[in-house]
Amino acid sequence: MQRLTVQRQAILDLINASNRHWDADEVARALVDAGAPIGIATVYRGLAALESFGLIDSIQLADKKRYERADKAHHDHMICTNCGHIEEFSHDTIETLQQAAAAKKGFKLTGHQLVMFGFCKKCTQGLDA
Amino acid sequence: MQRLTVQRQAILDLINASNRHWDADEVARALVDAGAPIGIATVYRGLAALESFGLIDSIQLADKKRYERADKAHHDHMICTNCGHIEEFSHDTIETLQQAAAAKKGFKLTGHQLVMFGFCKKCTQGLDA
DNA sequence: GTCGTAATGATAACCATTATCACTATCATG
DNA sequence: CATGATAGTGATAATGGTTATCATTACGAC
Ligand SMILES: [Mn+2]
Ligand SMILES: [Mn+2]
Ligand SMILES: [Zn+2]
Ligand SMILES: [Zn+2]
Repeated sequence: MQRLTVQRQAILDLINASNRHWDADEVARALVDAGAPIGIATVYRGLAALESFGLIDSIQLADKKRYERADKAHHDHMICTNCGHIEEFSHDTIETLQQAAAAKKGFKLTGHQLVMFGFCKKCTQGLDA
Repeated sequence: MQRLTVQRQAILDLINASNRHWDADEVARALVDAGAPIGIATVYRGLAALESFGLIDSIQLADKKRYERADKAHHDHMICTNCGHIEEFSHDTIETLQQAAAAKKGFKLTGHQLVMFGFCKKCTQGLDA
């Protein structure tokens, strides 16, 4: 990425201004709504470029990739399979034990992704009622 | 799944006879090679049906879903980003801590997927050489 | 055997993502 | 300025894994 164009700046600002996990289409629609229309291909390229520079983070879900602010500490995600809510969490010991597990297999870790599925607090209450 | 048809039995036998993590296309090709041609749509449906009955397991990777035998204890995966090798591991403490992390957020866990990325033993040696 | 229905398989459709390509914006240099 | 050189844009085609459609076939119950 040689140029942080207005389009890419708009993507970055949008993501930095929220705690959401955005997919490409949501980003495009939000920018259109904000009066800054942008081509969907540009969104995809912009997201990839911004991520490669560490300006945003992403999680690869089953169907699509979602992007979020990079100025948060590393964390993993719990996803409610009922309402789609994404809860963040971090657990230092889990991280450490992952390193240990990798070392045991002679694996040189470069990254990981832990996704937990289930029912969020709100949906669990709904099911009980 | 009301019927364990010959096609589905063939898929199940194929997967149970190996330790590989198969994608749909690999299954179809293997069965064709084994003299038991099968439609690709039937493979997809068969895999989904077998999984829903707990006869096989799956992991959802970024690009595609891969299936494996279900008669192994629960485990997670390390994937070599250089050669594609998939290493399996399990860590009881990590599992326990995941439960704890979920409980802390009021989340009722139904499943999880931990994928670690990096370089396998073999590829790490190759890089050093 | 007949009927109801699950499963098959060829193929179309779907959908997120990537590639293509003509065009535009930006920057360095003469 | 003018001129390139080239990174980026955006409309759109293409890709690839997966799912839907639908006519046909295989099973099982009666
Ligand atoms: Mn997050
Ligand atoms: Mn496995
Ligand atoms: Zn929920
Ligand atoms: Zn490797």
